[in-house]
Amino acid sequence: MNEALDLETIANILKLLGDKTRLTMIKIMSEHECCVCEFVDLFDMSQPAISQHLRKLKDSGIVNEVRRGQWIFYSLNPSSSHYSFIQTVIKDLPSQNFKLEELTAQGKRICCD
Amino acid sequence: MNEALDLETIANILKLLGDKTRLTMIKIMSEHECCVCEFVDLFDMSQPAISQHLRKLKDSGIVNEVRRGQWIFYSLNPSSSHYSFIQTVIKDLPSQNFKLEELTAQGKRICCD
DNA sequence: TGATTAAATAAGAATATGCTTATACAATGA
DNA sequence: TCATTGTATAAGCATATTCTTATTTAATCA
Repeated sequence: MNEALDLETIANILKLLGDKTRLTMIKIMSEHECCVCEFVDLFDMSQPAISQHLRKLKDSGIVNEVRRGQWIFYSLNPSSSHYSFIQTVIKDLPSQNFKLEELTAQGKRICCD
Repeated sequence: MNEALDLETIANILKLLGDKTRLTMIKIMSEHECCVCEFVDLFDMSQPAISQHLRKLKDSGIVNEVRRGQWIFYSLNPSSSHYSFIQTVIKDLPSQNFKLEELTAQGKRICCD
């Protein structure tokens, strides 16, 4: 019983992953949750552009958003019916942890503890 | 050493797979080689449209073409550096064998034996 | 409250994508 | 050789995609 693997549905998920910015975002989110302003710092792109990519991912159900104060944090949605498929696809992509470490080094990491 | 997994390169492969027609073609080719006129029979689409999808796949190196007489047969390229990645992605997609069986039943299957 | 910061939305422009029809090229077979 | 069949290429069009800038909405804090 694997209705999640309908060809058209999977093609649409792959189309979402088939963009360098979104694929990188997804790899990052698979390692840490991340807020919009962090993504803005990480990509050479305007805040609305980042926001629009995140909305596509959210509309498909593959990411979650959580507000904490001013910030909205995005993360991979483990309850998505495509969660394990996505994990399989991105499993061997190079870790993007170094990017968040760079942010931390620059004092740009957002932390709500 | 997995240079095949460069993020941008993988994003481009995923973009190629992120189209219902091409994803179906790839699943079919993972099960059988297939010639252009068979694809034309299988999809509700013109012969040039099919040809253009196949060219994209060929340009990326993920499929091979072999001419046999009038016909040109396409198949997944096992020597592609992305072969195993693609196998992983399409592994659990529903088999498309039934489509070629339908062609056979209609006497439309091409066979060069 | 009003100023500031974070994020979303709106509108528009440039480019990419995926089809179509028309045509060219390649192989076959009478 | 010429007609037929299979495939590729060319050109053009409609739509989708991905940005941009401008604006709005939401939360914080003095």
